[in-house]
Amino acid sequence: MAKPEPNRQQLDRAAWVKAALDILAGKGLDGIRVEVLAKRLGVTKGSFYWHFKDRRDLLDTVLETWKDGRIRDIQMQTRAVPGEELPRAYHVIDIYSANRNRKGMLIEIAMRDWARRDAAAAAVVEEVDAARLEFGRRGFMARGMSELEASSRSLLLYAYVFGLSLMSCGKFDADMDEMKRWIADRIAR
Amino acid sequence: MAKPEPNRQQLDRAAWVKAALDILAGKGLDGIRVEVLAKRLGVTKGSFYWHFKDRRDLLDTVLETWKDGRIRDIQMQTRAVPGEELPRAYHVIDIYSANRNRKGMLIEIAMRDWARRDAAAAAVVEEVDAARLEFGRRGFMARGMSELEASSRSLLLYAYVFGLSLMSCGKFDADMDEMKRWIADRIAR
DNA sequence: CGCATTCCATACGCTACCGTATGGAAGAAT
DNA sequence: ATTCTTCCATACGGTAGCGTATGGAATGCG
Repeated sequence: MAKPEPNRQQLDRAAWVKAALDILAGKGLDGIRVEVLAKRLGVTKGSFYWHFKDRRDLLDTVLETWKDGRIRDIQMQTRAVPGEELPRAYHVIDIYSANRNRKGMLIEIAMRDWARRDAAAAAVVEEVDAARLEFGRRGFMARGMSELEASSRSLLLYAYVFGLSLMSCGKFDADMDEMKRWIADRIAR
Repeated sequence: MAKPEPNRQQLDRAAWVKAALDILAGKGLDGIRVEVLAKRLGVTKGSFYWHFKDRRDLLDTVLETWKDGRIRDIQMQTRAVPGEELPRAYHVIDIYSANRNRKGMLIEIAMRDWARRDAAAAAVVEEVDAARLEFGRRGFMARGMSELEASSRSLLLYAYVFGLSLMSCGKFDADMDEMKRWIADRIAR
């Protein structure tokens, strides 16, 4: 065959990307170092520079990988059971605002940090945000709201969810859960 | 005199801190490099290591400086004209959510990024956030709301404001201003 | 004037990276 | 079996940054 093991190379590139995303969540963009990733994967950078042209090549791949995943997530949610818009809004808030999906949230924040210094990252984040806002907007409009109200609630929802993750909400209040419930109602109800 | 020019050293330390905050806003924590700051200030790092023990010393000073400023801001607002709580809430939203105070917002975000990897930074951010949330809470309670509602609105306000700054809200919608107004009403009204 | 203190420059060693060059092992192809 | 391709190790030169050591200029003080 022309490509007897086409998975091999792809799989290794994916391994580098996965490791890069792990580091991105923990140490941020500046933590993604070629030799650090190599050590983590148990190889040397000789391997890296076979799979990737340079560090920028890896970063671009990370960007695309992340974008594809987020867009796919939205599309899956869009296709799934319409007609239950309200529970879905709560679900979105719940997924992101709690400690669930912690790593995903860390990547979200790191991506936005990245986007502030890199045009390619900014484009990706903007695309993902636009898709999410549109998804939320449709959900609220399906409940009969005006365009302005639906767009506004959608924006409020995502801004709140991301903002909450920025606050070291360790011991703000003992009634945190009640507050989150109140807020979720205020946004979605 | 025992201290003929006590301002001189203090002023220079402040200059390093100011430069560090500038860099923090633009390049993030990892951008604060001793030799980079030195070049920016037109001196060499020989100067730096006279004023500071090491890089960590500078970072701690940056942290304290920022914290003091933010706490002072809140105290000033607290002492100023009580009884106009609603306009004040709108003012907070307006100050932070627009492009005004852009540098301040960038520092806010960088601080939170910092706080995720550093215990000292986390403590500072938590203290500042707690003070702000308490300030907001008092404002809403002064309008007769329950503790839960006041705390929740305060949290929603700050989370929204910070979250919005995370989103590259360039061209989401032409009606962005209307949406922001709708949201401000939803939070504060 | 001599002297100490303040503030900064220069020079050094050290570490962590990036990217390249080159060789080598292990399997696939013929 | 030989050769070719795939994948990785080793070695190298180069840059950026940290922290230290040391000298030197300026200024205040006696």
